[in-house]
Amino acid sequence: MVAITLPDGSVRTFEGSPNGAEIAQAIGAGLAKSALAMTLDGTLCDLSTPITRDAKVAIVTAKSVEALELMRHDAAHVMAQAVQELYPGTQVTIGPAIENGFYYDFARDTPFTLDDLPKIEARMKEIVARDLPIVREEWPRAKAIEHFKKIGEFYKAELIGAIPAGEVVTIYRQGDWLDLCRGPHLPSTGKLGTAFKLMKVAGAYWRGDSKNAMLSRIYGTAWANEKDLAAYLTMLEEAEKRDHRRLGREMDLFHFQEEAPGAAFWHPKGWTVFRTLVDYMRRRQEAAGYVEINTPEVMDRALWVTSGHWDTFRENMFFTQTEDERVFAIKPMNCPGGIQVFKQGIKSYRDLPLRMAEFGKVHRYEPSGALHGLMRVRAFTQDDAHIFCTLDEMEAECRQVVELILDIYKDFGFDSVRIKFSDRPAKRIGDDATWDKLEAALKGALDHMGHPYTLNPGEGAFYGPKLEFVLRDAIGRDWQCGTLQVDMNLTERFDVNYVAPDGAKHRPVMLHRALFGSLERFTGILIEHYAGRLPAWLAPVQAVVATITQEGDDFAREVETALRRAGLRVEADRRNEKIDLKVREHSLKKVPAILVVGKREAENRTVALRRLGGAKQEILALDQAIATLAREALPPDRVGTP
RNA sequence: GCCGGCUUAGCUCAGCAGGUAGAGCACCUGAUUUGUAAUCAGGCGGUCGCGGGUUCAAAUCCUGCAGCCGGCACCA
Repeated sequence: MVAITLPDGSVRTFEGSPNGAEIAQAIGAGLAKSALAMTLDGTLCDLSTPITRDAKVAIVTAKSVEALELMRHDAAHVMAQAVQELYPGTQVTIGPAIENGFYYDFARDTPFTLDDLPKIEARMKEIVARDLPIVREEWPRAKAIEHFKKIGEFYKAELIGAIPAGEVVTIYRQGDWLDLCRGPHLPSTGKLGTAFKLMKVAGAYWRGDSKNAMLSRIYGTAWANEKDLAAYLTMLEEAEKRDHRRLGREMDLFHFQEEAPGAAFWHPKGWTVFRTLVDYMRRRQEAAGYVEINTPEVMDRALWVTSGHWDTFRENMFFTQTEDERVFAIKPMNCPGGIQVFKQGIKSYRDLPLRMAEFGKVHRYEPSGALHGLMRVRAFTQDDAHIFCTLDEMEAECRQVVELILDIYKDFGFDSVRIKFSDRPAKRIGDDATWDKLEAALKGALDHMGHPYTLNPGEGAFYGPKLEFVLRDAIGRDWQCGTLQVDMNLTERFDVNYVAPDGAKHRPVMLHRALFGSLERFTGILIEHYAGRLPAWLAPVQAVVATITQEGDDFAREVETALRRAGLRVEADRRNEKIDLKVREHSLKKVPAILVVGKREAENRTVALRRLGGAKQEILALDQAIATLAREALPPDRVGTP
């Protein structure tokens, strides 16, 4: 006899050891039919799990939050079964549920192609229609290994071998197909429904290690119902429309071409956005007590041998050799250059903290497969800075950096920022006492601000702990942009020092920090975040003056000039075209404001202001329109200033 | 770098049982002077990514390379 406490607090008693299906049945036939799994004292498990002691039980149905992950996991299994029915000899490996769907990695001589997907999907639907009961079995480890080896599933056998001793090996059977799995699962394949779709094929290394064999992965998406599936597919289409590569072309911002893989050609409009960002950051940094420097892009190899980059990252660096056979490296980082500036002359503790910013363009020979529009390039500009300070000053400096980063992100509408703290890795330099101090200072800065952060144990750089700043964009994607790192490697290698009050030379603490990270990438993120509709202060063209007929031309010139004098980036469209066409074209270019000027406006010295995305117009006196637009075009750090 | 796919006019794409290229938009010209997301007509425009091969004949088949796209691995 066990007492089962249900979510509403009621308690029911059962003879023997009931399972979830029986409990659901006892509550009601409807629930029994829609039951997919249960939570047993908060842990998700199969409906068929017998309950041998008093417990809290909640029946999971398609409406439950837990259901989706369960269904996606089942979808992976059903796909694996479909694949093995259609392509005998294919080995199954791992197939988990993931965000929005699932995947399964298969081992196969000929990898799957897109053309295989419709067939597999059709077979999956067949398996769902068969409504095969999904049955959990516990197998002795040796038997399981033997079985999978016998049927040629060597990856599975390896997986079983890796299950810690003492843990139960569970097998899930659906029809005559079975798979090693921890579970839990739906009671039958029919419960999966048909709201799934196979999306793409991809290569993936066994166990995520590039030294291993490459498997053939199939990705799918799965939802509780057709409506959610359709909504997801629509969302993907919308996301595609805000792809910065597409918008970059449509808005004439930049391009890439074969001769310079991973390096952007910035067009006038795109460069305007880029420059506006740099100008903004420069003002913010000056206000925060930074000085700005600039260092050479091409420097002798020797410098990079000293810095350690030659040993560690040589393969990812660009080199150039001159007539005299001297080898230079194109800088992949700004820090060695910055250090050379610091090292000019003798620095006193009175010079510290010294905050040296550099908008440095760096080149890294990234693996070809990693390149992705502006998001991952081989040539990019960092909003870099190196802060040299004493150990005592460090915490305050870190805090100032964190405050600056968060404040700056807010200006772009990124209110949700996560901070990751990475502490000492196993392989590191420096003694533990120093690590203690550096980690404590970083942590202390965060704690004093009360900003939450997550811990990334052992993920710090070998030369020091670091913070990473992850922002979330308008459609919920996370981007890691800013970093703050403590470095006790380069200061040592380059023998950086300052004279302390005691008259002796001491090693300063060196902080590396970047807020946007890569200007190129940040621009790409902003384009996608705003779906191309950049706020007025960033928009490459802030206003277009469009005429209806020639009768508006003279006044349009006057409006254009006045707007330009007010500091706005403005274009005039006096073409002999219909206003519909002009509105359409400038709207597609995401110009935030269109000022229509016709005969009426010219006579009254007004403009008809139309906002991007809006269908309404506002008739304003010219002066009023200028004042309004000029105010709206102020960078966020200038709002409220005269 | 690895796996798969793709590469035809400025853009989006069609053409592929092999017979030396086509549409829409853009662009140019002309007409139209127009009131808030495409006015009409005409015209221009392509070494079919690059190299090699098969063939009487290759955009189409085979092959090498490059770039791009989707993943994986990588990201100082």
